[in-house]
Amino acid sequence: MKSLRDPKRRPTHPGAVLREDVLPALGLTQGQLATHMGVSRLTISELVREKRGLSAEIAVRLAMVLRTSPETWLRMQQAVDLWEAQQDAGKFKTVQPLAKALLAA
Amino acid sequence: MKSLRDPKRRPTHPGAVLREDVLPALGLTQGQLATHMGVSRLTISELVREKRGLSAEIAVRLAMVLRTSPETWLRMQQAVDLWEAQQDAGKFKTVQPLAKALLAA
DNA sequence: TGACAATGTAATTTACAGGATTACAATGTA
DNA sequence: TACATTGTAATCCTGTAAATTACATTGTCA
Repeated sequence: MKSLRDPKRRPTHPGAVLREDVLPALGLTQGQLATHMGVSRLTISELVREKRGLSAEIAVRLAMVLRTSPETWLRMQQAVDLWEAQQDAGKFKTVQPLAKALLAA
Repeated sequence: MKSLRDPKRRPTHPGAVLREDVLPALGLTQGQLATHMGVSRLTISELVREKRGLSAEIAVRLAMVLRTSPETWLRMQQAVDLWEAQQDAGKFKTVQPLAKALLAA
């Protein structure tokens, strides 16, 4: 079975947390949250459907509304971004790791 | 005086670390690093001059070359992004924090 | 001094992403 | 049935990463 920490597992998208935890717990609709945050309903909809990433600006607005830290949201997004980039690591054939001798210096 | 942890202080840009620490310590030119990473010299130049952010892909490539963790680089960039977004927080007049009563639930 | 390497810088192009707005379909519920 | 919510598509605007090319600047070294 796959652990939640399995490195092969795609990290949880912050939109999933909004969809499955935050909105239900607060009894808010996407539109209501959007209004509070001062963004369009589409922005929340696409976020919740994981069609886009969670930007730094959205992290700050979310944090203001929910009285949480923006770092929490950004960290989740960073994990996704990093995972995505590492999936493409196959394309990085051109990358030449430096000799250990150099790095030791 | 300003502490390095002063919240008003702009976080260190990852390009500054490349410029002031990594490149000198390894005795590498921007062009050499670019070649190892498989990116253009301009990409490194603008990064070092802090004219652009450090993307997730660059973080992975850097980590491969330097045998470090990509998280280190991404975390620095995230700090800058967050700081920038918070500087703009004045524009977020439209943001309505949720009532504590709601959040307590 | 002259040649070369490294770097800064500008211009251009391509590609992609976030965000707003508008409109319409689908769905669920009072 | 009427209404609210959400999904979805299309369009537009803006910003940014990255490549490429070209040229100017600077510093070092023979």
